[in-house]
Amino acid sequence: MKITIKRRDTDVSLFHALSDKTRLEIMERLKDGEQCVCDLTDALKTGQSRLSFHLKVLKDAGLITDRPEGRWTYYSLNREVLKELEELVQSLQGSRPRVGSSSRCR
Amino acid sequence: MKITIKRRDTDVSLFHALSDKTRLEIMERLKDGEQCVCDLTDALKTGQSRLSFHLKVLKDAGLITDRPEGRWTYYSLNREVLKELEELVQSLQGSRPRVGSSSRCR
DNA sequence: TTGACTCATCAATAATTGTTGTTATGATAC
DNA sequence: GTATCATAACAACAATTATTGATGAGTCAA
Repeated sequence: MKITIKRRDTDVSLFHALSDKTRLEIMERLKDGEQCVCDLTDALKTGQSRLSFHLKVLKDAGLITDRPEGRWTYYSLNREVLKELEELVQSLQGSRPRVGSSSRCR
Repeated sequence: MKITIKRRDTDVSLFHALSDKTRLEIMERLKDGEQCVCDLTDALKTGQSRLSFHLKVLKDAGLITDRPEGRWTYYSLNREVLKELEELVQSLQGSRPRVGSSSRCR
């Protein structure tokens, strides 16, 4: 029971993290490989503070990981979590449509 | 260009529709087959108006479809859109990780 | 060591958006 | 008329986001 509820919270946070144009764009840019914050700041033409906020949302959801190196911090996709998300979406499709099994109202 | 932007709006609306506990629960319940609003109202213990609101969000995103029949309206999953969503998540994983190809900052 | 640079974080304010509850109305079907 | 449901309007509230600016930790090079 509790696990189900917990899992749903995680699910919500995953979907929520991706329900933003800026964050989706970050994800798109990370598809080609890791990027440092400065790259993203340039590309997205946004303030450092704002970008940092969105990166944190994605990171908290587990969708990306950071790798500090020297002065810079490199971000990259967390493909494991993306895989989990893919499975989650698959599970939403249901295994057996069960056509016509709907409860009839009367 | 425009297509890309448009597509991203759709993506955002898909993720947004699923970034809510109530709506995720609706999706879960529809996995087993279509349900009418009255069933969902009972199951989710919520007001009719509020449920209708969430159903609309899901429907506008294309994730579910409605089938009015007589007095009742039956909702069911739109597996095509869920398939699209699955592909979208797949595309977020990127095709080629390109390890080490990150732009070096200096 | 000093200064510049990168970045996370926080603060505060404002604006926007999302959620909930309630009530009401209207369309449609029985 | 009654039941189902969509929709709208409204208020209250919560959450999110933008913006700007400040701070501080860590890094690097001169």
